[in-house]
Amino acid sequence: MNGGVRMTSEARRKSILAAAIAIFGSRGYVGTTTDEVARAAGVSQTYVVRLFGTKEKLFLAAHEHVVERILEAFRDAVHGESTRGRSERMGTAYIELLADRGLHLTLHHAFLLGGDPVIGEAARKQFARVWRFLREEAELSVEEARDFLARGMLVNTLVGLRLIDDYGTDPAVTEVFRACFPADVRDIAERLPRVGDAW
Amino acid sequence: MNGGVRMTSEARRKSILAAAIAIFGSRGYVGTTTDEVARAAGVSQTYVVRLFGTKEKLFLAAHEHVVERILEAFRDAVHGESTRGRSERMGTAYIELLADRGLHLTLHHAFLLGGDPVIGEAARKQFARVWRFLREEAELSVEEARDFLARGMLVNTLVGLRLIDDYGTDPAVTEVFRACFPADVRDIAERLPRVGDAW
DNA sequence: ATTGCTTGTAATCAGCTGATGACATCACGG
DNA sequence: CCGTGATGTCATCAGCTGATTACAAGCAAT
Repeated sequence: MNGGVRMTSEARRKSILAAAIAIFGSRGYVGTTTDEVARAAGVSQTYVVRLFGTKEKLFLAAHEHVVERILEAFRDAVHGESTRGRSERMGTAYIELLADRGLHLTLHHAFLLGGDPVIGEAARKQFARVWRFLREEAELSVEEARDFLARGMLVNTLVGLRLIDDYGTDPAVTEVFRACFPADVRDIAERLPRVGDAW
Repeated sequence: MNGGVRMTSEARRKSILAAAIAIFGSRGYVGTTTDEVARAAGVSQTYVVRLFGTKEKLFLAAHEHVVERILEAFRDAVHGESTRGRSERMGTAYIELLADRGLHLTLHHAFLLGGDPVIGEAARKQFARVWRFLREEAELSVEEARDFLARGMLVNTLVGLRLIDDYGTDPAVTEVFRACFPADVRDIAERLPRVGDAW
């Protein structure tokens, strides 16, 4: 180790996972190198591979962690409240999760990996799990669940495009942005990853 | 050349572009090799690079082609008709475009490349162009345009996930699928790319 | 302090991939 | 029939990347 501290492998796994989510979200599965994740986490490339086995397993772990975190936030949002307004509260919770760098985009990258025999299988399972949550736990109707998901996918798209860069400059972009983000969380949204960001 | 025919470079460009869209859609920008595109188009890897300059320029050409085609389909869908029902007609047109292998997913991959200095810039420009089309030419309200786009992103997600594989098996997946695809185009949707597909 | 387990790195490598440059083949006008 | 431009391939290569192996260093208990 260099200047780093010695950790339990469990703590190290967590810190590597956080780095992996940030970078997978930015560069995608194929575009991410285990070395970049390692440097972001302050360990050697070989150690990342050792702790997680393969890059594929690292991605699967990151992906699962992301879904857990999102469902957890959704649960908090609908907890104990009346049925009305659940979509809106979950929507706000979803936007607030943007503070977790790479969360939404790691998920979204997984959505495009359906053709991968291993990751695709996992991604479909997790997607179905989210749908069941919306229908059963959040008690949304089919149409509500569909529209909620759709809105989420659009948010992911805007984030992935780094469209915030043109917010305030291009009128069309400003309009989309205002239409997709509730006014009370716009300040959070404005602290989104930008083009010039390291990741 | 091997068993292939000699073409004008213009015709060759078109056939390479079609192959590129199919494969970029399946594997993404980073995950696609120029060699795979070349073999799908029946030419050598070096010729693909020669005709388009770089892999990046090939992707940009594919991406632009995709957007042109989609806007063209949207234009046909709204052409001369009353304002009412335009979203639905464009939605149907969008689903029918699924017959063009890789079209939607090449677009969607570009949405996740916002961090790329070259491709991201182009992707944002094209996205803004689509939004302006929806607002100005298709004359949708801000909310209609947003909801239309959102639905499109959800469709892209289902396609990218190859979720059709679980249609009819997993009740949750069957439900999502029915909620997102109009009944009259479901047969088209059911001929979507599957997990086992070559691309 | 010696043993043994955990945390971690350095060295290395085989395979892949985009790109370059030299060369081959075809069509066609004069 | 010959020259010239266009269409295309083959050989090659440098750079990157995930993974393996060997090795080092710290901690804990006997």
